[in-house]
Amino acid sequence: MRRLPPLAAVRAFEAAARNESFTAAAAELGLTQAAVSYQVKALEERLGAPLFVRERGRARLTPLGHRLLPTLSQAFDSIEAAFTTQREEDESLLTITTTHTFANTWLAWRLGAFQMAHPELAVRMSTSNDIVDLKAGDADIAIRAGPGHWPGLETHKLFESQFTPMASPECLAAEERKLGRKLQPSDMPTAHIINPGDDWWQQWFCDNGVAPDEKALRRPGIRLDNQANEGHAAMAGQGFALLTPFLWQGDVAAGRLVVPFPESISARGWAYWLVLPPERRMVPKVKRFREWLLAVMEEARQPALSDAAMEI
Amino acid sequence: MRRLPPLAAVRAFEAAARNESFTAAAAELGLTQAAVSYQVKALEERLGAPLFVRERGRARLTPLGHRLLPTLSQAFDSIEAAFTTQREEDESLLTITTTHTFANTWLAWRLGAFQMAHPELAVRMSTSNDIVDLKAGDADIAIRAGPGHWPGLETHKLFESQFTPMASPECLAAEERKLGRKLQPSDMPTAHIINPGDDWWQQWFCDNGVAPDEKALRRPGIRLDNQANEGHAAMAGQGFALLTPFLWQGDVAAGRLVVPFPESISARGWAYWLVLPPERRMVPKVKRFREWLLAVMEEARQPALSDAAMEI
DNA sequence: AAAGGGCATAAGCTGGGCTTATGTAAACGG
DNA sequence: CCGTTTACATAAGCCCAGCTTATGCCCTTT
Repeated sequence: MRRLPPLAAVRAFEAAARNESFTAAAAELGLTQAAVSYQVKALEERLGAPLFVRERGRARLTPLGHRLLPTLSQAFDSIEAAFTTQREEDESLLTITTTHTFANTWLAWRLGAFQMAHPELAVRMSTSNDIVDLKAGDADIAIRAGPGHWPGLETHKLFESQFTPMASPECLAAEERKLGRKLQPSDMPTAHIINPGDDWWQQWFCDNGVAPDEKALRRPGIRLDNQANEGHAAMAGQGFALLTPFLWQGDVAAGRLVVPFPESISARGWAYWLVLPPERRMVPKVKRFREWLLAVMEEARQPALSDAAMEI
Repeated sequence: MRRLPPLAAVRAFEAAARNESFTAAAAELGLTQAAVSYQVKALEERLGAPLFVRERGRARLTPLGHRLLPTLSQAFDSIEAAFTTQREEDESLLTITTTHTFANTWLAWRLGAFQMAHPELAVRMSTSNDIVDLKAGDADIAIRAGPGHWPGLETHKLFESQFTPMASPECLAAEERKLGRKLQPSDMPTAHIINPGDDWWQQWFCDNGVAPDEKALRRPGIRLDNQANEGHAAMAGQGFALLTPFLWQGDVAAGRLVVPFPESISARGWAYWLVLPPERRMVPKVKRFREWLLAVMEEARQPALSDAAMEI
């Protein structure tokens, strides 16, 4: 339980003592000379002892005032330093939390460009799936997949979370060689699927009028925890994975992945979102990243999601 | 030029953070929970970053809040410590500034009794003649001789600054042996006076209808700077000195000094005064000393200044 | 003398910081 | 499962601490 004098008075005294002038202190504090005089007097009355000797039109410290000054100055210095440090750190470090998938397949590849455009900003990206850390101040900005409503948070839709089977060209070729013809959606239940237990396969079958092979769906397969890993497995020829076209357009363009059914893209109703605390939306670093990401998205979305692009 | 957040908000935050509870902080600060909530929110808005995560009916610190807390706590601790130290020192140390004379002849002999009565108080007596040090807080109380008006200071008259010739019994006897009769005031101009240059001798001569011997007054003699020294010189048999009866009553009673003309006491219009800054009059240590001194004075004055006492 | 700079003081205003009252959500206890 | 308790948020409104403005006085400077 603390017993402190009114801090406004202490502050006025400290400034006055440091400047050895009420007028100068007032200027420093953005007050009038009368205000400083008032506060100093109040503090002296509270202490029951004089802090200044008023003489010859100047105010000089009493021994008591002299003893108090250094401690108080230091205290205010450290308070100031604490907040300054915080502000500087906060201004110069942008922390983004995103899903493993988005980080791997998309953001990591372009964050460099943002960093180039804003060399004064240190950018830290961390991957996790907890949105609470935004409210807790662990990150400035989050990118998350979901239905899109987080209470008390501002969201911007980045792209629909669509999905369609993909595989490496070799894998597709092998499958078609086995069939002796071009692969059809209806062949998928018996094709080599990396993670057949994934619920989304069921939805994709349903969306595309394919009767799922119950037995096939209960095959063991591999759970890879996230789409990024499944995508990489697919590129490595491990089989088919349900992937989001937007995230893999680079790999598709480079021929590392193929999309056998560009017409058969399911949407899970989810999307990827940029999520941020609304009260921080105008903080410079947040504003810059938000604007940059939405611009890049806008630019990327047009060609990428068109059928033309998918059919490369 | 400092840039600090409002200190009331910082204080509220610090208390809330330390207690990990707004309600407890409010109790500590003597405010309502709403006030703390308001201030913390204001600080968070100012910083543009959350300091607490509100969850499950509790408030937990964010990492940022956690980083700020120790610095701020320390700062407030040291502010508190500065004022506490000052208060404790101030409460336990009574500083009295007095004249050399009064210190020597009177106060030093009785300060022990005051100290006995107030063992918790350390008493420091310093002798100097500057009254300014009271305003500068160098001393709590002053005892001074003078006409009695110090602007802005409270004064209590202790005793009139009367004076009359005194000498050692031997000295008086020698003088009377030389004369062959009892000493008369009119004999003084040619008697052995320690400091004949002292203006007060002139006044005493005048008050007692004695024609001063111009030549005698221009005798060299010894300037001893203060009455204490003159009194001691007189006791040592160096000659006659003009002394204040009140201050030497002990020595008169003990036979170390004699007062040849108890009826011929001059008053210089001055007095000895207890002087103190009115704003500190009720500070315990000041009040105690003031009351003690005035009581002792009252007690001492009655018998001491009566003619009976003087004629011992 | 006159001008200027510094602090004190009085009077009066104003909005920051408080209180009171109420809402909400979670934890608790029976 | 429901009433009770506890904790924080929020709204509305009040009040006085802390400010400003205006003035005076004193000392120094020119």
